[in-house]
Amino acid sequence: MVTIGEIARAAGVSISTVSKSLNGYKEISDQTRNRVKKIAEQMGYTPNAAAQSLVLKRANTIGIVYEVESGLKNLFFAAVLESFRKHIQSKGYDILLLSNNTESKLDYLKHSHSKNVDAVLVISTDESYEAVKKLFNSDLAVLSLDPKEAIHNTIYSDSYSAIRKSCNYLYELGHRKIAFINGSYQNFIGLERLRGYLDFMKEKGLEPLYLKNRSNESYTFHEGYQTMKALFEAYGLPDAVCTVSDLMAMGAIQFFNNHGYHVPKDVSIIGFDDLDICEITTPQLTTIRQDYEEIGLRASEALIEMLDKHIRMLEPIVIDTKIVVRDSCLKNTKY
Amino acid sequence: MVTIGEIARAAGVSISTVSKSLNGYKEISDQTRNRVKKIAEQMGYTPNAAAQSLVLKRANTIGIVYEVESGLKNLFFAAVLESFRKHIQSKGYDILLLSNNTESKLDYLKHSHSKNVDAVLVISTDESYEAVKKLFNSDLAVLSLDPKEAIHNTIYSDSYSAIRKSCNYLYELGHRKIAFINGSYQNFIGLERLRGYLDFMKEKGLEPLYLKNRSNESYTFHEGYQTMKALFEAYGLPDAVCTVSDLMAMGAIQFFNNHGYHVPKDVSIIGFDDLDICEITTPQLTTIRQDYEEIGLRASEALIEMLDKHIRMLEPIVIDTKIVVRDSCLKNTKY
DNA sequence: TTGAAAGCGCTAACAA
DNA sequence: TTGTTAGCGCTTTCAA
Repeated sequence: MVTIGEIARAAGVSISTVSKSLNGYKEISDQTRNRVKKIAEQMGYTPNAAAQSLVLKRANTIGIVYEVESGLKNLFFAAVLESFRKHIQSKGYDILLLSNNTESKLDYLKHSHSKNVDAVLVISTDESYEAVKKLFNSDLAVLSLDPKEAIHNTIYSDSYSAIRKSCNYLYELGHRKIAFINGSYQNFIGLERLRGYLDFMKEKGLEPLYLKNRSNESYTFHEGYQTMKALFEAYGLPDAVCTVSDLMAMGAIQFFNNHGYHVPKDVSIIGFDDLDICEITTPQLTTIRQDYEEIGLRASEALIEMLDKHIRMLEPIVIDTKIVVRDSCLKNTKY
Repeated sequence: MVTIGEIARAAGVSISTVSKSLNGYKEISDQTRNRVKKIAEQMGYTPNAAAQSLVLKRANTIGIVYEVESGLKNLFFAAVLESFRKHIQSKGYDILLLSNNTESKLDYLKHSHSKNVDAVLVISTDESYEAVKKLFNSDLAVLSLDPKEAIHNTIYSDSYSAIRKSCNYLYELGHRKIAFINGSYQNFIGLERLRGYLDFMKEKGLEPLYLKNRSNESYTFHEGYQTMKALFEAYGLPDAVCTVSDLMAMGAIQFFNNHGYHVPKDVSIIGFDDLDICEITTPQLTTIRQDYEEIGLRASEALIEMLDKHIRMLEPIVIDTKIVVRDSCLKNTKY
């Protein structure tokens, strides 16, 4: 590793002149600056991030926190994170994975401070919500993707309208017995989705078919299967099922397959997320698309804005969704 | 952020005594060390990683490099990375995502040096293989998951035997017309899988049904679909299809669905990877399981060993696979 | 326009 | 057993 000291010697100038040249200070003459820059280039100089970080008190690094069990294997998070990474890195920031399942080390704030992390993207929170709260109450720039409450510094898809869109699509296909596979009753997004469903059903004068007492926390295939089973036992065969995740929708489809019903002929099912795998199942899944690319982009912009403008409070950022029609919903011909 | 200087003042000792106490030097008396530790604890001390990194010339950080288009969305990488992260973090290392699509910044080595990264896990390499080669030729501890050549410092599933296992399973079910959906002809793993197939078919005196001139680089659903199409056009309906990825297997299934054939009744298909989604498709996919957990664990152990023992050269680490039987293969009743 | 020097927080060699 | 101090590579204030 070549240092600015060696460049200084090679160029016959002082260390501070090199530093200023490299950092584009205008007080250095063009001639000197260009010469220094060229020499640095030739010598293959790369700044020592630790040294910079030590004096500047920032590391141009964004921390990522997630606590969902599946971790990186969660397709929704992976999609958002991939977009976020692309955009934030193009602005010169690196990404540090902060999550740790290690016993005592659940203190994200300490970890972030220790590593001089500038900002943190909280992808999902579970048990240790306290540790995340400490992040929010700190001096760090923080943004959360999956808030437990509708607080500031959050970014998410407009779930309420999304579910209404979803239900309305089924409604317009002629379905009336529309069951709902719910998500979490413990966090904001999950409750928003429920609210969307209940409001829609009420407005149309339809009876809501859902499970009041079953909160689903992981949005998995298995949860979808079990919830569909319970719904079926409670209400019989619906015309259509509105769900809060693609995997849950696929679980529901599996349930119907196993019980002699055909999707979409006997029952229509709509997902939520638009994961890549929607196209590889049979039937291909009609679903609500979350705009991962946009979420990642806006998250990166928001964090950078907070950093640049030294603000720490941000209104919630709400991203629009759209319906993606594939093969899992059909016109109702029963009535 | 409290510093060791403040602790020193609070404890009435010198800075170096604090440093040595905190780092467990035995030359400090138990009494002093414990007192210092307790005070540090009370004051909420966390070491400044940048300062440590600057003097120690390492950052307890492992860099991750990947260049595959899908990035984190690649289910295989996500699974390995999640396991790797878990294990490496339990040893006190952090993970820094080094990949960048930014124009000039493809120099992983410089980036690693700049960030004082101790070791690098190369998850996949594409175009910029040169940049990766520079990593291998550097002083860093490097391990690659998806080597282009069978070189040192690599870790991968035993693909040759895996495919033989796979073919043999189909063979023992009575299938003889066994087609092969190949992967890359440009890298080691892909060629190993082909070799496994060809050797097996030769030993059994069967005609290999595969595409000599079609190298598949991305192992996607779409590639699987297209390859199956070409195979079908070249050889007609096979008894069974051996594939090199679950997604390709699903692409093949889709192809058969679209052309009026039923999997597994008309044709058996076996995947490779054992992604989570194998269980959510219909039929559930019989496949070869790559032991992600083990790969991540062994990768972390290998890297740490290289760091601790100051070695940089490691024999290839080969991980065993096993077959996971689900519903996509059936006994052949044709003959 | 350039340079000298202090200092960021820490480790470790050396001195006491 | 503890303390003093140099120095890691860099930025930035202040002086020249």
